[in-house]
Amino acid sequence: MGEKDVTSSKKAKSLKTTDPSQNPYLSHMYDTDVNGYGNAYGNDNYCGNGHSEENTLAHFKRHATTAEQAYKAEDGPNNPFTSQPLTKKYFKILQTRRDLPVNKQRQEFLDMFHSTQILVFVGETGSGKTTQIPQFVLYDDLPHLYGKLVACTQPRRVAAMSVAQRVADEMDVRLGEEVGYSIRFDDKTGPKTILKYMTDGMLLREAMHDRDLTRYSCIILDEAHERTLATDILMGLLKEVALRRPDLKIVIMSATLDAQKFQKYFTIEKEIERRTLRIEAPLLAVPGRTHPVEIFYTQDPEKDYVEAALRTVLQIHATEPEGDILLFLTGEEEIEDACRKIALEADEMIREADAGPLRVYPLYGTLPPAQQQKIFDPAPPPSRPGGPPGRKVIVGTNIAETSLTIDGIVYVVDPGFSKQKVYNPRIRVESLLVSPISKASAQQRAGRAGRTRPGKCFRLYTEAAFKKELIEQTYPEILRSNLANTVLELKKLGVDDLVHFDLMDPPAPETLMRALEELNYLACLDDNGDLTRLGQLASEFPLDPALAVMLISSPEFYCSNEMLSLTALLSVPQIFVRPASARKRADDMKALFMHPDGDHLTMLNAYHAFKGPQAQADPKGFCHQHFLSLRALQSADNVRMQLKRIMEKSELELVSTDFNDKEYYTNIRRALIAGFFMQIAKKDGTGKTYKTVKDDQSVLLHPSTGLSTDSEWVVYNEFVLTTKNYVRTVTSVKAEWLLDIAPIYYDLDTFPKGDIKTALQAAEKKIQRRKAMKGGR
DNA sequence: GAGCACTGC
Repeated sequence: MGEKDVTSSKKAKSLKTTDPSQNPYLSHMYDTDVNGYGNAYGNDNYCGNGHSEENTLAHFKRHATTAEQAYKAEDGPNNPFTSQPLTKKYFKILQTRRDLPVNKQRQEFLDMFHSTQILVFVGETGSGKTTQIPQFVLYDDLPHLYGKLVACTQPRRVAAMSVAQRVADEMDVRLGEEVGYSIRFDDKTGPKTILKYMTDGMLLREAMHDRDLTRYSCIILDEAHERTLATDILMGLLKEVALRRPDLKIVIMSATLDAQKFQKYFTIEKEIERRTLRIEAPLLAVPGRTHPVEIFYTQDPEKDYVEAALRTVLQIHATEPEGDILLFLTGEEEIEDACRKIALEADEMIREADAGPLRVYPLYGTLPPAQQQKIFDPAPPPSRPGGPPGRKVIVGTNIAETSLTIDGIVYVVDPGFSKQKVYNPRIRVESLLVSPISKASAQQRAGRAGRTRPGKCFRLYTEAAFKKELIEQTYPEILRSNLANTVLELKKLGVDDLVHFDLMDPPAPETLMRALEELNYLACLDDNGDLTRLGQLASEFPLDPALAVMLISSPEFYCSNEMLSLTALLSVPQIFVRPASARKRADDMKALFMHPDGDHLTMLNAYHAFKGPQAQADPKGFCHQHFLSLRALQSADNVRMQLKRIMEKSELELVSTDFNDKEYYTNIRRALIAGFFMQIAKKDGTGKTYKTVKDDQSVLLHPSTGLSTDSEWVVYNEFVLTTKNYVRTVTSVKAEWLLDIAPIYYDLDTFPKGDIKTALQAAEKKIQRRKAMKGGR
């Protein structure tokens, strides 16, 4: 097969640059001298019989192999999965792999894997579990001989990509062939793929179309302790699939001491045909490889944690030996502020106390990638030979706790707080709240100090507070979210009886009731709680139910093309940027796109300008000039493409009203109501305040709005709870439209008495009068 | 006249 065949693949995708070796955040994971592999993704003439008799795995007995056999096969000379001669690079990596802590327990792992269907595996940081366990499984499960795959899930995309690349290197294959990955917008797998790293959300999507996950012979859920929504649902699902598919092997990998909880959860006992079926889930633990971290507590509680944090950082700089510092704070503003203060104080220390140079870097999710990358710059050297050490301080959010790993951190300062999502089912609002972290989180933070050598962690709370006040684990996401989307997914997965669906931590009944109610109003579920045709369609879209319903209904309003754009814009980060240093100029630029009837329309105008020929000639320049986020707009483009494909597949019409038609914007405003009729607020009469229709909450229009405050009724995209109650991204609508488009929700016979009902009744009369006039003509 | 912790489809 010629080189040309390999590179001229039809499947090569160009949506995004996804070569993980190009990812600056992962550069520390790659040996610079081992870059001999391109990422050309090949779809060659493989016909399913490439693994022939001479294959060293030929005599392996499935689910009865030994570690010794696997070692032999791994030792070459040929690659047991491709029959190709193994390269030098492979053997070099093999040496380091054999040194990993998991490797010592390979036989033990296999024994356990053979003896059971579900296995709980606990491996601490540095044990090598994410890269090695899936390979241990491959050599025993031999999925290529059965036309199956092994899947390994990750909570984050970058992890799925980078680990897949690493394992492809370890196995001496091209990424996308035997080893691949699958994440939203990027599928690097092919017909030869036997090991697939993927995001947990991606596997959940697949399950919606293949409830028994028949493509897989083994599913490995990695980082299960993070308890993402997708992981929790998958675990519940896998418990059921395990009973339907005795041939499916399941490995749950976790990093915490909470392993017994997983073990207990996966011990299944079920009566089938008067026989008791019992699946035990044995537990295997492997030590990690990290350096010790000494923990320090404060003597007394700190009143002002930011002030205490700054003091601690400066004290470390003044008194501790060489090594970088990581400080955890809660959000952008707090971090930027702290960075300024640290830099100022450090300058003074350098001038007056002969301290070493100190460089300060902020780190949070919304920071542009180029600036995020700076945290990997080396610390400054001492200002004179033999002088006090220079160092860097990184002031970051929780992103530094799991998502990004920075080597060289020796000192961690942990004030013990983070912003967490909380959901209040009573007022049906999700909000962000600064809250104390959990013990597990505190341990994870401390661990960041011991990656390269022994370190120190300064906790800005007392030891007693740590022991008594911090909860063990952060509450899993499923207990902190609006579950409308989750319930829709579960229904699509065939879970009819939600109350008895076995989740590891069942949410409050009220949260479930709220979700069912919301889906019922959206006509996604009927009165029996069964999925409707609309619900079926909505579940196909990777969107919140209200957005999905809005999009599906949009052809009826002759504006599905526009709603496609708007839906995409509403599911990416804010497209308007407003740097603190140029607020006025940013506002002036936004004014160019402003539509007086609403922020949704303003967003759409900006998007259309971005898609225009002038902007497309130089998107970067256009965005910079107009204070728009190129990243957000490009991401909206990606989302739009994906949604458009689903629209086409579902045979939903793509239509527009002529731009010069006077109904162009009216149609869009009406279409908003089809999904967001539960998010309407009415002016309170007295002045600036509005009242929500849903639960009579007093709210203000968010100051970022371009809408004049004289609109009687508005539809809002979100409710933000900060110093005040705000509704954000608002567009003016009419009461008549509400009655017309959402007659069940706005049924005047059952609508609760009050100002809103009176106003709706007036609108109803107006409609009747108009009808009568038309009828009389 | 305010503020987006972090993921994911």
